[in-house]
Amino acid sequence: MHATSEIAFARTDPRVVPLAARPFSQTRSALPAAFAASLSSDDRAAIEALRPSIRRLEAGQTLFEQGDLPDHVYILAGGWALRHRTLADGRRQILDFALPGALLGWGSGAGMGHGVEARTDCTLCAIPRGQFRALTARLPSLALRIAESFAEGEAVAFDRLTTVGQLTARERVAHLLHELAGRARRAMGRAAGTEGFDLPLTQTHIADALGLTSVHVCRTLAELRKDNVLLLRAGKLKVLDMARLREEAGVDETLAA
Amino acid sequence: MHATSEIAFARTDPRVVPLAARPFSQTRSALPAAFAASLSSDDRAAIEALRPSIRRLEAGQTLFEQGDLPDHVYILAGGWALRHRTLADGRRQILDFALPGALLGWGSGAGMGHGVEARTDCTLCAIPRGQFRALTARLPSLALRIAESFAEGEAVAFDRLTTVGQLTARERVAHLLHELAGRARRAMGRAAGTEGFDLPLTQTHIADALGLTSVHVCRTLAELRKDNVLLLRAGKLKVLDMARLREEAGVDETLAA
DNA sequence: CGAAGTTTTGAATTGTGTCAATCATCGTGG
DNA sequence: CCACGATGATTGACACAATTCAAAACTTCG
Repeated sequence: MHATSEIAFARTDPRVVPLAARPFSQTRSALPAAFAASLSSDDRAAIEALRPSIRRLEAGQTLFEQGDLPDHVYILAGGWALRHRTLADGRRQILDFALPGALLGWGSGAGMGHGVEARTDCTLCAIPRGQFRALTARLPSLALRIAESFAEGEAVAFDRLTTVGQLTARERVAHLLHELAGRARRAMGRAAGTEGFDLPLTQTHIADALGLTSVHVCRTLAELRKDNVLLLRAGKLKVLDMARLREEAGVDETLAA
Repeated sequence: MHATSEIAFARTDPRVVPLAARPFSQTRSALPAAFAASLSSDDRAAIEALRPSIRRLEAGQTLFEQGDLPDHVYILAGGWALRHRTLADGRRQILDFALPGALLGWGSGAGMGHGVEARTDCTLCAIPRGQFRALTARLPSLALRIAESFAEGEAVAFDRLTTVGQLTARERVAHLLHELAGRARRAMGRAAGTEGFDLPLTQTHIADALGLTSVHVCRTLAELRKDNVLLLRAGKLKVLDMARLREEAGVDETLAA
């Protein structure tokens, strides 16, 4: 695992680097566009006044463990992270794949119920927890934005719960890949039609997200490949038949995002 | 299904009844204590100024369907409701059991991704959606309260996702009943130790919440009964061995609420 | 008492997990 | 440049947990 070109210069032990250490005029906003876009300029300014720092993680590193209460709240700026929960005996459930714009570590009182791990190299905007929470108590639109963020998170969680609880292995895999394809397409904003796109996940990750075994995910992917629905090799996903995929995934038209 | 004694007088077709129709001085707060307790008095007053109405549902009735965008936001005051999502072919996932204090129907733009059905007779506080949302945009502490509510909901959803994704049938049943026992005990505030308590769910409900078949839930309950862990008959749950139940449920000590 | 819904039990089936071996890929160091 | 080790993907044989189908017993309520 080594740094991608994007942030390859962050070779030193990744630590919280005070943004304000750089001349202010040169400082790009520390707030990820994906999150900031939905904020009022007042809110944005207020957050930046807290002097958020930038933190970088290499693929595989941990942002925080389940049970921790990190002293920062994070907004994912670049890269893929995953939220997961591990049981005492090692079984693991991947709860969510966090894409840029995700708010991480916003627990209320006690420790976080889940851990967060970087799947690719990641860039995060780190805001001191106490100050951030104090800010949300003053700025209604910011608090509302947080509420929206959680509402969205709940919807995603409900979606995956339905997937894991009711669908067959084949449907689950189709559903997840359909969702990720959609998210990636939206995130890139480009027509990634024929080329496929990067999916920085092993089959074990897919399995842990869907409540299956990696062996069975492999078999299922082989089927979908044989049936000309999609190709997934070497971290690249290529959807051959989107209509078929949507159908296999059992995506309810009325609920399609 | 008939009304329980608690609200048996609500026999007429349950409709939205303007609270303000009653003399104001006699009006108990329309806001359920379970929700209002965590609000500032300003927020409470502001909500009550919106003249929330009270709505009653009989057991089995629907508050709103998945896909709807109801024109009210609801706070559950009394009774058990359940949030569920149904697939085109009839498979159904119960997403959450809503207890008093739950916020229902707070979708942002589009329709709700799930439906809500009363499991027992229910009393709800209905607040006009538009006005309520406008209010949250003005009152940060209210917006924060909503965010907390969703954060909590996300935690519950993650918990159940882990349950459904990783646990065996026996563990799942144990986990759910352990959770419901805990919630009920907290809600009642009483020492419901030896008596057991009402669990207004059929085995089919349990199955739909856990991604199992009602037949298999039945077999699993029979096992747990034979092993003297618990008794569940005629809508009453009695935990015989709480330590054992917790153990079977695989509840992580470090995460126990 | 009869009807409808729920629980219970049995037998056969099947989807998914487990175990294990082989193959593929890739970065590392000799 | 190639052998090596590590990690992930693939495949086969077998085991088992959970589903399906079916029928009967039990509850509740009109």
